[in-house]
Amino acid sequence: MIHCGSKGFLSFLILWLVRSEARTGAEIALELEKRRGRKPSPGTIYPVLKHLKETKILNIDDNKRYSLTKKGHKALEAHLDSFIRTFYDIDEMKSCCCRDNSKAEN
Amino acid sequence: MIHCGSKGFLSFLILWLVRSEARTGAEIALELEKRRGRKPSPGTIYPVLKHLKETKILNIDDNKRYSLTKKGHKALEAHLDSFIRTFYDIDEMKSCCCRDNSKAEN
DNA sequence: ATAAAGATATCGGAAAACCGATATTTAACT
DNA sequence: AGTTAAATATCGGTTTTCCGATATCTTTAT
Repeated sequence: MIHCGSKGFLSFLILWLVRSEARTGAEIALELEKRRGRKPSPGTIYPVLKHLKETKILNIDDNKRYSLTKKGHKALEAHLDSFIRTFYDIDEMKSCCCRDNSKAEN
Repeated sequence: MIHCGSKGFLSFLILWLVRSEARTGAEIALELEKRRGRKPSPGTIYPVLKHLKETKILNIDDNKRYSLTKKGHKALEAHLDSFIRTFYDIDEMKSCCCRDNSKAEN
């Protein structure tokens, strides 16, 4: 019943999305739909936003646009660090993507 | 109690890791530790491997080394596709990583 | 001011991910 | 062969993630 820690990929993506410009929940949901193919349900995204707000990682302004706090910047950085380290060979992933249907056993 | 669909990032990473060369569970766990900072517990990794084996995504040979089946190749490709689409601006992430401690509100 | 529509928020619950502890199997060494 | 150590596997249970349904708040238009 407790929704979303600060570790998940959804939180990470949200942090990344509001980094450059403040966005509303609806705008974030829309951008997520673009990237992942389908829009997260309200029951998914708003609890996450709430949690990030309560933990002072996100700021919400008068227009209900979320942006990073100072703590949020640090959190994003930490996430980026570990993300990049985990997927350090993502370039190889990219080039391998959309290719390769030749050899296969089994 | 049912462990790990084929959607999670752990499965995805495993598929990626055994793509180029067959690996044992221990080898996979070790590589995951390198990337993510800490080693997944046996109770985490083996059920995933089991599931991937049962669903014919992974092959296990006589030396207990896992490798991709034909179906596994397809699954990996699908994952790569959606992963790359979701993180299409990862280059920006990389360059932004490890920087920026100047301006911050709140 | 009221109605309709859209955005935001909350709730309960279901499914997934993960772990620690505990077997069991396998390998290595004497 | 017997002993130890490591790898593999299984089990139960906790936490996290996510969703659908519902409610509230805003905005816009009439």
